[in-house]
Amino acid sequence: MFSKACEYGIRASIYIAEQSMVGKRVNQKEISKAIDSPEAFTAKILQQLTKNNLINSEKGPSGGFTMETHAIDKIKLSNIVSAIDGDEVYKGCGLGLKKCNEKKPCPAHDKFKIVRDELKKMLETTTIKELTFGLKDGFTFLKR
Amino acid sequence: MFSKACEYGIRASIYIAEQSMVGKRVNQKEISKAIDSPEAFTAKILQQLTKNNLINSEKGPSGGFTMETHAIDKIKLSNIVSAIDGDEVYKGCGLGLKKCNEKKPCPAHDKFKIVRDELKKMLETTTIKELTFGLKDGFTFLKR
DNA sequence: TATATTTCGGATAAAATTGTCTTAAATAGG
DNA sequence: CCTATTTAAGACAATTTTATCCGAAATATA
Repeated sequence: MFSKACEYGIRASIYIAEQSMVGKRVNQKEISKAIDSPEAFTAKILQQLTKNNLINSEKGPSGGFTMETHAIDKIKLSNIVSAIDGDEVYKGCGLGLKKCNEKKPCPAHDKFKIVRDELKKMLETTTIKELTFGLKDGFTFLKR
Repeated sequence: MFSKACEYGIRASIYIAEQSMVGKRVNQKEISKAIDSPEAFTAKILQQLTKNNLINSEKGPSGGFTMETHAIDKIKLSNIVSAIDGDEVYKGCGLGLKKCNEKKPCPAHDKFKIVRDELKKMLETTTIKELTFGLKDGFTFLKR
């Protein structure tokens, strides 16, 4: 459904948010360890998220990544996904037609529309904050 | 959502089914022209579909591809998708965790479950036959 | 100021996906 | 039987995605 880069990006965002909520800044190494992802590749993705103002980065000793606490319940899954994969996955044609639309639909247009709308709604209403809830109690996981 | 190979595969299947319903066998060139896809690459995908018994192929002059008429309303989108991309897209974890399940879920498990179940249901109930309906009347399209 | 730590940016490499080409095998029809 | 046509199969190439590495820039701290 999503690229690996996007999957890592979402997991990293959730981890950073969770840590920011208890006032902790985390660095690349901690992040890739926490979400079980390749460190250097994850670093690239963190740069993308930073450029898109979804997370903040600071250099130097005690540097690392944070998510602004007031933004944690503003940022939606769709913000992360579109920053990394674009919005094709939840807006594009299921059969890959560039010009597929209501007027000139692909044969599966209506079928996919239902699914895509469900996905779009989910991504656009789910906040990073609510995804952090189960983590500290060990109800949910970011690894394996 | 799906790979290009899979998109081509679905479009090709629909076209072959449509033509088989009026007793016509179609070859690689006609198929790639009808669905606007690279011919040689599409040929590879047709081989996969043939090996998975989703379509039939015959060599020689007047050879080409058909879908058995009694199978056209038996074959589901999920058959095509799983033959080419596997079932990860509608069964796997949205965040890419290999071992994500109800007992040890990712933070977005329940959110994705709704979407994935909708996608799974759609793919497993939609037949190739019903996807051919709008084509001959020009209500739906397989190109562009 | 000097040093150690951390992110940033670019180059590079490996792997997967997408795409092409060529030859072999099958087969219909003359 | 011969030829033309078509799919099958394998090698090869291009592109994209995934992943690594290294030097530069920033910065906290001693």
